[in-house]
Amino acid sequence: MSNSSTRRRDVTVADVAKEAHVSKAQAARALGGYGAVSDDVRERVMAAAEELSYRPNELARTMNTGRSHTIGVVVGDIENPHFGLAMRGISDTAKSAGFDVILINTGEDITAEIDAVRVLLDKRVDGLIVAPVSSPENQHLRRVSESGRPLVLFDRKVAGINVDVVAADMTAVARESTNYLIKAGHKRIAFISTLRSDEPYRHGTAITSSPIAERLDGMSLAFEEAGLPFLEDMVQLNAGDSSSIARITRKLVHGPSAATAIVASDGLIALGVVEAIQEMGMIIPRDISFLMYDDFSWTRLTAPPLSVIAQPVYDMGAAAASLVIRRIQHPTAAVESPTFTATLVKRGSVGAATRP
Amino acid sequence: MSNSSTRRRDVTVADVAKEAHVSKAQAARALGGYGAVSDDVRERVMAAAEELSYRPNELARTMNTGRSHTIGVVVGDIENPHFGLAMRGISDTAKSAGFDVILINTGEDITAEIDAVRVLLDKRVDGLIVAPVSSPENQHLRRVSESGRPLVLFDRKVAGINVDVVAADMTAVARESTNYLIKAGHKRIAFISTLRSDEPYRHGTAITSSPIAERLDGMSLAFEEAGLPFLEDMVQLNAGDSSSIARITRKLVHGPSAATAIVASDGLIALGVVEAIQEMGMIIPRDISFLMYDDFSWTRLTAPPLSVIAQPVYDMGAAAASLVIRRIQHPTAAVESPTFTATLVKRGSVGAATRP
DNA sequence: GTGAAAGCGCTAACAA
DNA sequence: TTGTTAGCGCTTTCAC
Repeated sequence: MSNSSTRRRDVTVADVAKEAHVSKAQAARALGGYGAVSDDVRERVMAAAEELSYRPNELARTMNTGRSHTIGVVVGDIENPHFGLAMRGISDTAKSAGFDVILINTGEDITAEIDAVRVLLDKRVDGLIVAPVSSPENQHLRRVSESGRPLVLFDRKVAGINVDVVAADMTAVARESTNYLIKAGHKRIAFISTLRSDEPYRHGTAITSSPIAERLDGMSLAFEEAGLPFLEDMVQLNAGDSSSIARITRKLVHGPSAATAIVASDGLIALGVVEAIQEMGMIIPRDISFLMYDDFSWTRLTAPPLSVIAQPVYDMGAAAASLVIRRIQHPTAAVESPTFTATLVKRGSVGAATRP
Repeated sequence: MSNSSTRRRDVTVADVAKEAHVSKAQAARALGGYGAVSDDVRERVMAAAEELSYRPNELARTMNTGRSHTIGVVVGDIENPHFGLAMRGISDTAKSAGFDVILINTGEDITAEIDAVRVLLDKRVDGLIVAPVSSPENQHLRRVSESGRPLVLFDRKVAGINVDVVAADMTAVARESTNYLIKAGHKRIAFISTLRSDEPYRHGTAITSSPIAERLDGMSLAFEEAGLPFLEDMVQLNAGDSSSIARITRKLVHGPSAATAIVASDGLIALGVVEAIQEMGMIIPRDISFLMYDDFSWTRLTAPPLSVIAQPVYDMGAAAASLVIRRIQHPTAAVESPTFTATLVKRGSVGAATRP
């Protein structure tokens, strides 16, 4: 009852030790739950701690042990519900394993990502989950491995760096869904992605983003099987903001060799594409068919509801977390990363091709 | 060139000092950019640091100075684009002021929120921004103030705790939009909120969530001005998950005293309400009018596009960040919190009331 | 089972 | 301007 409210200096082990009439070491052992402590001492220490409302200084603890019981997460765009859901999976799993989670958002900016990784490393997180921006830059990720802390990549593989990756295989579903479009009579199927690239897409262009590469591989495969040519100019990159998305969409639907179906590489692009289509007064799927990656809730609200490619995002987040946690707890043990498959959800946005 | 790759122990000031042939203190001063250091020494130290690729241990630094140059953010639901956008505002502002931002997501769970605040406090963030779950529990928030670190509340006021709040005033816009609905002939205007409550809404029920209270106040005001009764049973709380949203919506549109307009208290509820309306085969705004809080992108995609109440969320995030930063840097100075106003965006989802 | 004392990597008094 | 010496709050030898 001495001083509870506006005390400036924090209560330390030394204070508790004094109050309990034991040595600092014993108090620390009782408080930290390690070493050998007699019941009598433990009780007195705990009582004193309660009395003084002692709170351990986690920073000091981390400095000594090197462990923070925290896992750091770096994502590109937290506004994207895809990552939001993944975060839930991560948080839930981490929490039940006794780990805290702290998140840094990078706005899909590689510089920010580098900073974020540095900050998290500086804060001595025990492990990292990173959904990397697609960029040749990967020094910062390599630095994580060098620091001896486990790293799990989310959504994207990164070339030249050997760590666990949690990502759904996109090749199979891309092939399946392209097939689905081809069967509906589509030959000119456009694919729009945010992926930055200085030059237009050509066959054999090295795609730095693994999920995009897989999507294109799958498409290519389907075209091949159908004996159709895979038209390079139907692949549109650099759809970074809404104005470029609108521009690309308008360009794709005009002219004699206009696309009869559009595939949006993610939910954000989809938003822009659908809006542009509607603004031009075109009706889905009467005038043009549409398919998108990401199964967001709003896709069921449009008329017609949109066909999508869904990933088990929550589970993938959970898997990433348990992967990184297992690596933290057993640095040497072999752990196998689970595989995830995306699925095609047919709703109403794909119809028969209107033109040949 | 001695050992760069798999070094276990980190390089410390002591190592740098030795390499540069100066005292530990001088090395630390040069590295930390404080105190007085001669050019000669600084250069030698910097060179040595570079050579050994020294990275300061931020934890040790924080332990001594008490400052971490980090601000902590706690939000209820990061999947909600509302918070995603706010986060961008916070991050951008913080970054340009030299602060890092770490985020913890609580899933709208008060226990998780309490934990999150504790974790962030334990990590010695310099200040906190919290979008609090609506709950009578507020001890943890009070504890922040007691710790001497600035706290800014986002979106919701919390009773009995005197800190800065960044939130748009909802009363005026609620009044304006209710007025708009009344002018269109609506008398039975339903309002659906996630707010948990053990009993149905009654006039004078104490609403623990300030933004919801404001919305209801605004509605009530508009009804009063129009000389119409504010019907209590049109206010539906506990719309926590999609099944209860659907149930509530179905209930509201049936019977002789069915609602002719529905107002959704946030974008997540809106999703459920619109879906339920569509499933029942009703057409907006022919059969029922609809208005929602939160101006999400997908609201422009439905047929018709939805009328919404928009808040300047990015700016509010930015304001929260600069507020907390100013308090960190000038703990005593008087700072005024900016005010924000929400606006009614009329699109196509409100029509004339079909029934009296 | 207990306690004294030596760290962790850094900043900050205090002298010189 | 420099170096010496204490800390910060905790964990961890190492004796007893």
